[in-house]
Amino acid sequence: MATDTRTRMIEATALLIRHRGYHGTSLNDILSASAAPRGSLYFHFPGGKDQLIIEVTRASVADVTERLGAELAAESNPAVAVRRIYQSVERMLEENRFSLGCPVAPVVLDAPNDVPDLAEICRSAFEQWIGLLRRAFMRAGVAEQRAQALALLVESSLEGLMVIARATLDRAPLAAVADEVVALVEAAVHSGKAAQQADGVV
Amino acid sequence: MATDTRTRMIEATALLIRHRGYHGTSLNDILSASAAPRGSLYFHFPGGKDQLIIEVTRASVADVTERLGAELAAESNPAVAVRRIYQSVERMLEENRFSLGCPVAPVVLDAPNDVPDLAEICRSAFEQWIGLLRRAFMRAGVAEQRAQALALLVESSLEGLMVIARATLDRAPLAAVADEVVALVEAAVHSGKAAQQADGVV
DNA sequence: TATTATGTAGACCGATTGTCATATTGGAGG
DNA sequence: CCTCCAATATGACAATCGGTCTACATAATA
Repeated sequence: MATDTRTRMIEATALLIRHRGYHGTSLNDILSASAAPRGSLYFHFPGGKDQLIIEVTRASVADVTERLGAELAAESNPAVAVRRIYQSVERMLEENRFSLGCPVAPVVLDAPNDVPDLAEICRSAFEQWIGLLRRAFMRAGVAEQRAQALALLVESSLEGLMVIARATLDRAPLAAVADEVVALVEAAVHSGKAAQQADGVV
Repeated sequence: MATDTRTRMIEATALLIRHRGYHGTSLNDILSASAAPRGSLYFHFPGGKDQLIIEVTRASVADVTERLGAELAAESNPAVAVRRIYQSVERMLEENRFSLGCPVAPVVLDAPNDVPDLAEICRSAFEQWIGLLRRAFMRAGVAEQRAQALALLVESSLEGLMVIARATLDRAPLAAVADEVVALVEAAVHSGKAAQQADGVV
């Protein structure tokens, strides 16, 4: 846990949000989890709970974006990278015994709709993640529209699987879906490469 | 809206839960939405908020299960049925301007973990829905394991898409993913039929 | 009229959020 | 070493909200 209060608050809140959602985590929860007194919260986050959640969600999204980007950049075959991504979600759920999920989903489903900044962060999070996946598929020769569809399939299935796995306390679904999706991506990359060659693109 | 108080409360709560989650909907919200006085809630639901949510979730799940089963039973080609299912989710989101989602997801992400009945309802909901899909695929000749994987893919992507669509206020993702998934199911049905013929099953 | 089933009203109390006056800390300058 | 100042920490406090419960009202029935 970080030494300075502000960081500690953000880290604790990030976990709580992923665990219990926006309304499910009270300031008292946050304060006791970050071992901080009440007043400190309003010193560091004068905007109150909303500002805190906004900063937390921004940080969580940036973290996921960075890790997702790194996985996709480290591997030229996007099918391999996609498999790793499913596996890392599986590991994450295992490690916390299905008690944590995506940082964005709870905010989308649960947060008050009168905080435009939060809505924008969530919108842009999905756009970024889907964009990273799409571009990775395109780099491997998949046409843009197909790449977008596959990116959406990967992202939506992961998002859904985190909910399903948490409800069923079972990680088998992740592996099963991963197999299907990885095979599909593989096939798309192959036929994309073939099409490029036929067009003389290479 | 139903005339009797109890039903009105259940219907109003179902919408509120799908809109704002468990902790996001207060008794005051429920009472004003169902135009009912405070005390009536504890007459109809002596167990308080938890009992109400349990009954609401049970009813919502049963409703989805019934509609999903009907769609899958009405069509012998499961690929066609799956397309219809994606389209009906698309229509649903359109109709409420992306303000409502799945009745189960918010409960999974947001409800207190000390209500075993609720957890069980959510677990069994996903099991039922995935089971319906799996059996529809198997009836069309897909092997059990493959059918299960496809069922999980459909269910998880739908669940994820409802979150993504709500965040991005865009229904295009639903159509794009539907195309991919429907094609995959179609292919699985074809190769399943071929395998059955090769094995002399038909 | 007495009794029971159904529905209503609002008091109650703990939880939650946001505010504030005051304490403490850690340096920069003398 | 001391002084002072800015940054940070602290927990008591008020206002509101949330969920629960008890006492009361009405309607149907015997």
